[in-house]
Amino acid sequence: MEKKLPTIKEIARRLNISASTVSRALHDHPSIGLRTKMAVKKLAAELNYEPNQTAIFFKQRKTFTIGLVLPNLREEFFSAAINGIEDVAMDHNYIVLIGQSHDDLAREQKLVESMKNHRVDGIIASISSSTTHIEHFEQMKNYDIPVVFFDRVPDARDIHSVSCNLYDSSVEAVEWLIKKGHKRIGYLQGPPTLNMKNERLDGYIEAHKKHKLPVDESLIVSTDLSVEGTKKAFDALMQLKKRPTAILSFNDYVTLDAIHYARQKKLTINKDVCFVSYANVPVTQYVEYPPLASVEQFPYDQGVSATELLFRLIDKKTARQEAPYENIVLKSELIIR
Amino acid sequence: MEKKLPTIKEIARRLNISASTVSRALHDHPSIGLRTKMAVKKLAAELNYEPNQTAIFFKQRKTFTIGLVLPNLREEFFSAAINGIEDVAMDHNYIVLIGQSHDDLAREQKLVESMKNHRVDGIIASISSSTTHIEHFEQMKNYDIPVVFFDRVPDARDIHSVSCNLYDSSVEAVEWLIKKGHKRIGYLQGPPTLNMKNERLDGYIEAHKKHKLPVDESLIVSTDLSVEGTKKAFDALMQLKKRPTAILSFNDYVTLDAIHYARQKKLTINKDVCFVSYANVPVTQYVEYPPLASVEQFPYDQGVSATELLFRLIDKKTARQEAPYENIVLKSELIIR
DNA sequence: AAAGTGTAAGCAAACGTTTGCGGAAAACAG
DNA sequence: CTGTTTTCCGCAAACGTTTGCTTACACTTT
Repeated sequence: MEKKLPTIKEIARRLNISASTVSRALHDHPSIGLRTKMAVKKLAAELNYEPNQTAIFFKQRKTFTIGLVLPNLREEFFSAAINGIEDVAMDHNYIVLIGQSHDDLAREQKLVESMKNHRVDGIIASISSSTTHIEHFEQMKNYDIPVVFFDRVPDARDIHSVSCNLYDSSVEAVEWLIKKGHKRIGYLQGPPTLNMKNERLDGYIEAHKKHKLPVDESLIVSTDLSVEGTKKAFDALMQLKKRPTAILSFNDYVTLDAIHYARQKKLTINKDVCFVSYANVPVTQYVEYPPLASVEQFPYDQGVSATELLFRLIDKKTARQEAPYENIVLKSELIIR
Repeated sequence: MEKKLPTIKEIARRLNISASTVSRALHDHPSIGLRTKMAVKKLAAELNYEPNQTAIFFKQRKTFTIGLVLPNLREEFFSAAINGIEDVAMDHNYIVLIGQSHDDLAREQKLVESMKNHRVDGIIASISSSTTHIEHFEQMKNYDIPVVFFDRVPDARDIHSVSCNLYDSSVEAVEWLIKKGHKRIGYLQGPPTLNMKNERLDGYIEAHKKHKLPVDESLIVSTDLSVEGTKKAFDALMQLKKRPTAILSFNDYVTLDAIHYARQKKLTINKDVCFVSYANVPVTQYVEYPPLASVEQFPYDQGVSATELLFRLIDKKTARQEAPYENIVLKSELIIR
């Protein structure tokens, strides 16, 4: 059990040559003769030599590791995004450190700190809903660790990001409802911190404008994403004199909660009230009354795109080049059931 | 952008003392005088000194990283397990490397290899459904990297594992169905690789024995967990002369697929046929016809337990002690809706 | 014959930190 | 004023790898 793993030094000692020669031989360096190169490779294979990566990490100042900080893994959106991230990382022979903030700023900070200590080569992040500032991410600039935000992107300058164009599909979603005859459409939005660049709302308003419908402020309510919060917000809409007949809702999870609650209140879905939502998560396939439509945000593609961007930044950094801030916006798509 | 991070050497140079003194001062080593200690700490704070972890990892032969290999993150079971794993890891100031095998043996092997190269201090794994051997895990013994399996545990000796007692709750589940009057109960099981120690089936049989019911082999069918596979298996059951009136099903995802399909076939759930399942995943709350009961497997607790076990192994390793193989079995619980 | 060219390999430093050992100075006991 | 202990700190090696520079030799070329 107490095995000493073979090292370059060991190989050198046995072959009576220097460590540098062994290193170069293993790397097929041209200035090593064929005979010695063969001898080295042969012995290395026999001893089952494997380079000590920690030593290499240390020497090269690279760890071939990227950090991933996101709110949670429960939402299928994020677990799908990871697939994209992991696939690209694997292609580059990288591996992924993961951390969930659980929508808690302090925890997010701790995670970023921890990843910095582990000297990750880059970070991909989707911020928590309680993240009011991003100093902890900005700090990473001092350590030359590039950061790419995705999906939940902070409203700040000088950042790299990948996100989805929710404006166009929001317009489309609301227009779709209007065309189906809905005149009063509620908007059940998320917590303020996630509405910084409120594309959903902007799209909602734009669609109303286009169709000369007034925007009634009382139709816009917020949830903190908890079940209770969603219930309250939904109640607020239903207590209105003139109830909405359709609701645009922050995401599928909120929508499922709302629908569940609505049914408890004996409302008939798609008659008394119908829903259009965001995320298009697969679980909605199993429910009896899913949202009528949902905006697909292509989490896998976002993950891929964010990771590719990150690798470009890492490469630029290695080449000591300056990288301009990139903010990639992918398309979304309204999926009608 | 081209900042040199401060090092111990740098501090030593500025203070005209040796690097070893600085190191000891920062670690509150008793043999350092108060004056120098203070001076060191002051300057370290001013320079914003942070130890280079990669150097420490290298020196200490520890990375404060654990690797997590699991089939996927889509299943809420696994994402819940991660929460437990992450929480315990965080308490120990560890961080988690993640990798999904996507039920592919080759990918699982690659992940384990990669984690070994990154010199993780330990590995937690839930094997893929295509994992027919565990050599790649056994290899880790040569590198002194302890491995703890959880939930999907290979049927092998000389391993550490944490899993759930599904036998008792399977007996309970089937008995519950029998008491409700069901005489023909189908069992929709998973792929053979995941049935090595078939606690579910054993419990199913035991319950039948206890109640003097015959076990009809034709009532036992398998799915590869894909939607198609589940449909086929379900069809097999429904084509029987004497159909089952209840089905014990591998897990909630399979069950949801089966129920979805059954409804397409105009069967009335809970009348023509009802389901009892495993996992008790939260999404079942949202569906119209969830399984009547489901066996809660406490993924969070399994994650916690597996991680605690892993840390015990890591500590033992550090103390150069021999650790006996532990196979922890947690309780499961039949949750009736 | 002198200078140049090419090939193959070694030397030593470097990355940042930790730690066993040893030693000088200070404090103390006699 | 010695001899002993205590206090404080430095030296140097070590962890495994990479890399710029140098060296040694043999072979060409003027």
